Amino acid sequence: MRPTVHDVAHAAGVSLATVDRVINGREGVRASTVQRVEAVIRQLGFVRNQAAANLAKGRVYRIVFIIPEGANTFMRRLESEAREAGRQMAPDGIELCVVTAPAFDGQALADILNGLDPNEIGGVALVATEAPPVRQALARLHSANVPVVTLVSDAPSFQRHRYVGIDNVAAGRTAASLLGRFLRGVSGKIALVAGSMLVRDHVERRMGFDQVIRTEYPNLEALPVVEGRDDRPSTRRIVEECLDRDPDIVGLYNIGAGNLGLIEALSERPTERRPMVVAHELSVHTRAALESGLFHAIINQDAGHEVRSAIRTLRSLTDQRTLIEGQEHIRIEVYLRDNLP
Amino acid sequence: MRPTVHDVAHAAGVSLATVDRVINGREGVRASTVQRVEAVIRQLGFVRNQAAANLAKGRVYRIVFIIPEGANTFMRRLESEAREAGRQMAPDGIELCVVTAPAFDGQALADILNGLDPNEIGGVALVATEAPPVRQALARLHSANVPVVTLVSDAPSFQRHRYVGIDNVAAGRTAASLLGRFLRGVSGKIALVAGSMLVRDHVERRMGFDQVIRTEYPNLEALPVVEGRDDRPSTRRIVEECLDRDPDIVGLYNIGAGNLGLIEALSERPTERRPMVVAHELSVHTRAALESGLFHAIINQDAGHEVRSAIRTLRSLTDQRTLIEGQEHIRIEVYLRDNLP
DNA sequence: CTGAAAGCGCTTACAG
DNA sequence: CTGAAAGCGCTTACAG
Repeated sequence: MRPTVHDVAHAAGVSLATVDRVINGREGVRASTVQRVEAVIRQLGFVRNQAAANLAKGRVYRIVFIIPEGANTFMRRLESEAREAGRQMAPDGIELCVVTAPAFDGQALADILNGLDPNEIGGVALVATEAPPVRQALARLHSANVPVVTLVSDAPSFQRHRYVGIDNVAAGRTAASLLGRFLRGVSGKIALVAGSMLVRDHVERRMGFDQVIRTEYPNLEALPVVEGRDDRPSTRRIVEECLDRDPDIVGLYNIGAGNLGLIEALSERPTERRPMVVAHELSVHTRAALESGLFHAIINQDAGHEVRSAIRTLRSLTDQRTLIEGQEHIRIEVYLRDNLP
Repeated sequence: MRPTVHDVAHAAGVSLATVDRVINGREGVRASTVQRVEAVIRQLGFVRNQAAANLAKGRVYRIVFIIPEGANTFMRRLESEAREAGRQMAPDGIELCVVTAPAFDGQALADILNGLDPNEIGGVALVATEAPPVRQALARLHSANVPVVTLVSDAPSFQRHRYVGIDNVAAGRTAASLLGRFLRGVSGKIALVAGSMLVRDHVERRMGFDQVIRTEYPNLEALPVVEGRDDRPSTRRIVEECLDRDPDIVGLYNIGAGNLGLIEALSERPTERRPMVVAHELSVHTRAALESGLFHAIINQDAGHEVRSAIRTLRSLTDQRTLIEGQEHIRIEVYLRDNLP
């Protein structure tokens, strides 16, 4: 059997309460006692039983997820994954509360954050909007010692404990390398479609993309970004305009959402006049586009993984549980038709 | 506060013991009582506190990992990830026991399996060797109700509860699509290097690779597999021979291990005479090869993920915990220089 | 600075 | 078929 606090207390000649104080690094124990207890812990190889600790603390760990509203497939996926994780985590005393906030609305997001009672919650995960009211709301939570992680889209200058998501510059570079390689020996232009160049992730992806195309693929020229506002009809329209205007387009990188509009625009063109396409996020639609040959690669981030990583990260900031770094790294996943999950 | 067994017992007018019997589906409760208790559980929204249950059961959940010995980088990675996970899981009452077995030695593996006492262990994860003694050993564990998962390399016809690893046919297809795309407009041959065609994963990858090259890339011809026994000097030698013999080689797919030998063989050739290379498994060496342009893509499976997935899967077979399927899917990861973790 | 005792929410013999 | 009581390994007021 594994040694328990009783064994440690007995061997060190102290009470349970003192062992508890030492284990949890609480104040009010003479230094010599601390050392004695710690020696015994090492000697016996004591490891705290987390189940018992949680039980005794009788704490339910409440985590709030705040996710943007709207038709964005990825955000809806994130939301359903959060609810699913909430169900799975319930037996472990973790209570997830998932709320949605108007997209791109800093004030609305800040209002939600300001409505949270720091004593009631153990952590917050949010898709950040980089706006001043959000900065202030996060500062308040920070000073109340509420752990916060940003999800998917970071706000590096705001107070948060960690960013859980992909490196978007690297994602853009990856898109460029794929298109560059797939267009070996071909000269022409590449169309770039984004939702809005006001959003950090889109800007960062664009940056990474340009870095690689400019320095490594002189045969290709990236056109200025056209913005489709991440919605279906406008994306469709701007892609059509773009392809009609410029017959030299041999590749297309969709930096943001709006894949449905893109698929519609591409479908109506004759096969031989379709560009090589790299887009983001796996969904039923992009998967079908990949399988039919309309898209050539998808760059994806795993929404379920992000949710679970956020939960583990937040919990580790309250429990003294250590994380396995490798488990928390969010991969830039590359999918071809052949390695679809 | 969440309802507890006490609340359920009170509301249903039964004792704690009866509630416990119903929750855990144990025998010996009148059907009408079961229904009454279940109704209350639903009504109150009772969810069992897993921490308390584990504590009361006082059970440490012992899992045995059996991993092949030898210099194979991936297997060593798997071993260290298992030990790391063991450390992280200890507070949750999971005790990992990691042992190594001579590689490709069915009898040795079977001996280890036969030495396990079914009453002492909660589950087994092993890299399977498809040999008759292993089949028998797994049958014995199966009839003793010990959950077993195969790791990395499956033995589909043996008794195991699940395979935790990638789909190797799909991995081979992915390699083919990458090389096919990267070699657009180029005609020539592709060298295939494996460890041994007696191992299931290598055979399956080869099969997937051929499927795609034959049907979609008439400009490319896959040469017969040469076997490098997954070691450095022989892989180096056969790659050198192969490239010297055939100046038409424009691509190379390393199906197995032995990447160090491959890197040596490639390094000594002039840049313009090097083929496009796709290989398996990320390591310090393959990462460097990718960064320097010697390799063009790496297909990887995440050893840490596999280990943790095996643990969750085994535990779910004992606890009645349900898995999130998406979390247990092992991805066929594609890395270019730009999306390295 | 230290300790005795109660309690967290389950499960487990044991008794009936 | 059902229940009363003890116990799992921690933590928490409270007393000293």
